[in-house]
Amino acid sequence: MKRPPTLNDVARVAKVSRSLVSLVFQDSPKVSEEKRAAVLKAAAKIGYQPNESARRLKSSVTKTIGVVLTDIHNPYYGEIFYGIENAGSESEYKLLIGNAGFESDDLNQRARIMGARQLDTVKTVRSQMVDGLVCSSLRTSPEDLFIAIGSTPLVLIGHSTAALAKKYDVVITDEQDAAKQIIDHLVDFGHKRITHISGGTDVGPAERTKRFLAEMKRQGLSSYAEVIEGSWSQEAGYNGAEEILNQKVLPTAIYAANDLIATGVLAKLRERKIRVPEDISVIGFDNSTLAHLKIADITSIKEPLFQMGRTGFELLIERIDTKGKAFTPKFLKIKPQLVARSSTGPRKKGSK
Amino acid sequence: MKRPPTLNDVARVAKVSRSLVSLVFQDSPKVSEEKRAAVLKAAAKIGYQPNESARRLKSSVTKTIGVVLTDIHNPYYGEIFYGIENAGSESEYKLLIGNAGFESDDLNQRARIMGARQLDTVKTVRSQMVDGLVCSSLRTSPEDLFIAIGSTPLVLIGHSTAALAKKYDVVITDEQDAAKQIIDHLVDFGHKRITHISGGTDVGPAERTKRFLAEMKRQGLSSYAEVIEGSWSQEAGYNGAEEILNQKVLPTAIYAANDLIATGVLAKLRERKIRVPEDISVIGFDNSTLAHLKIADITSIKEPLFQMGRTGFELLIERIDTKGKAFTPKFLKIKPQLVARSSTGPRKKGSK
DNA sequence: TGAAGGACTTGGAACGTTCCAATGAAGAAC
DNA sequence: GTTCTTCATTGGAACGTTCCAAGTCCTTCA
Repeated sequence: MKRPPTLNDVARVAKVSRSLVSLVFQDSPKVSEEKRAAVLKAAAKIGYQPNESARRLKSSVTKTIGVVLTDIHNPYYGEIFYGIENAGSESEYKLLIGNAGFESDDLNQRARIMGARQLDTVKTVRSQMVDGLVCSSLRTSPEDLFIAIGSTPLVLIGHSTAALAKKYDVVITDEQDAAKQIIDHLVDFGHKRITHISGGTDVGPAERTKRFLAEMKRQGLSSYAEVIEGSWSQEAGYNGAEEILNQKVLPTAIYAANDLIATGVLAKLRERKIRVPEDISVIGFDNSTLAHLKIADITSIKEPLFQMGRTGFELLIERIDTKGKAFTPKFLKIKPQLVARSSTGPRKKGSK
Repeated sequence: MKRPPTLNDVARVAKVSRSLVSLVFQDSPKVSEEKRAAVLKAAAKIGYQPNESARRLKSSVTKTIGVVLTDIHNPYYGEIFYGIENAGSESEYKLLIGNAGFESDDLNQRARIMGARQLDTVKTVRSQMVDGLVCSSLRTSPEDLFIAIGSTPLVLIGHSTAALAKKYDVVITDEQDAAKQIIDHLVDFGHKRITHISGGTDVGPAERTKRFLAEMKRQGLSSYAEVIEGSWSQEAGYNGAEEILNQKVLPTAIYAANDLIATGVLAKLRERKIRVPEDISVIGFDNSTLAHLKIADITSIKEPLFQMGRTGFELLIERIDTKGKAFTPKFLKIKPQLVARSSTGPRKKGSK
């Protein structure tokens, strides 16, 4: 029932002034060892905890970074957060997490609702007096964001639009390089006829498909490239593979837009007794837990999510330290990494 | 560069008093429609956002619940949080998330370091003036926690000790019921000789092993029960299965302490061309994404994590509403659910 | 002996809210 | 016409910090 102890209570117990106690908790060097010890002892005795709200209110600098995540539930954002937290724990900054909600499988709903919820979350987090914000995969309209964010420094991770990239720093995966690594890997194994099962028509997956086609073209393999539209599900892989197997001329490699789709492909191929990688090579994307499994063991692309989180955090600190000065927003593409496993191998002899 | 607008700024623009603006933002019924509209218009015009820190500082009730998670990165806690958020979004409460860090694979480290980090996180979150706390899988010492938590209401989810359960409400999975469902499921299929590959000797997995043995005893199958010590990894399953296959008399069913271990078991069985479930049935625990995969399709136990999150939140609200009154802490066990898939089936004819 | 300086320490004024008590105006009751 | 009641509105005092300017006490040095 009784309210938590305050600086004044500690001061009274330690028989010093409130200001001195404050200095102790700020690790100020101008406090004598003797008094410092007395204060800490008194604080421990009555169980004092600094009131963060009061501290925030008073200081214009709060040494706190707000992190707005789209969906904590999703390991993708979890990994980005891991990177942010990793960089954060090495700095003097604390992190305040805001979760915008949970992504629906319905893509339309996702785009519409998430935008509004993300904006809400951004406002909420900012109202806690943070020094800056890191946001992942924002889908809000730029105008709304500009108003909500005011002059608080902001870094965007994993998704962006031209309008946003003009005002804020952006860190994203280098999708072109990912496509290049995938096609190079397959071409090195002698593959030419490659079919891509996409993740759908939303911005993200469409970009991935586009890069696949661009890269095939660069390799002079346009006529061998094929795309089957899917979604982020194992069913898409299962059904896509079915469709592929009903064709007259089979591809020698299947590039699934993510690992989950790839497991669906594997399930269908196994069902039809088609060997992987002897008959058909399969490649995924994300390098998720699924790709690691001994029963799947899928060659995959590791998005540099951890690195993106770290980089985003560092960029933000830089922006905070130089706040007020003019700057040109950075647009950083981080290169992913191909992890080769047993689902890819040399093209089958005799195939076209 | 200019500081964000405050209540005073809005008041000046709307030509009313600061107090009135405050009332408008508290949705007070005693403000005339006319003034309310004027205030909202002025606020929108200058882009006013309430300062949450100041609000927290002043009011003793903050309508905010702190959530301390052990590892956001981990889907297990993610699902619990999903439940908390789901209940939270239906209430008037906001959520403040604190992440204690990331679980190490090294179990010793996990236990030692996590306790300290969790305690830190609890302190941090509490210092933000929350009305109550929900914590998952706390491993701190009870004494430390008592001091850190003061009189703030607290609910524990997923893990607890006797000392904690005496003072705080606890919500956990009903492990005994889980074991019962697993053994019943296998016994219904005619199995008797069942080997359990454990998750190690830590409190959680040890409990699971204990329940397995207790349940086998209840069914009068003690002499058929066997335990192989493992860890939370697919290697444990892979190696455990190897060990099993080298025995003279094979079990007809393997109960892996979680799905990841089960996938390791599947990998080894496939390698040895042993059919699942025709030759040996395999059952997992967690009902994770892995169990869902078509290439794994493991019968598994779905922990009621979502429900536990919801229940925890509701319990906490109850505790907050009746704060100050004496109460007997509740200890709720939520029943899990067995999800049958193709990895379990009738005992092989002719086997013992 | 006294002034100057350094090392600590202190009181008071914010920070942006909420909430209480007080204000004034307008209508109701006498 | 006076007093009472009701209601929207207001000013002022917190809430627990930080930070500045000002203080105290010692030591040092002329």
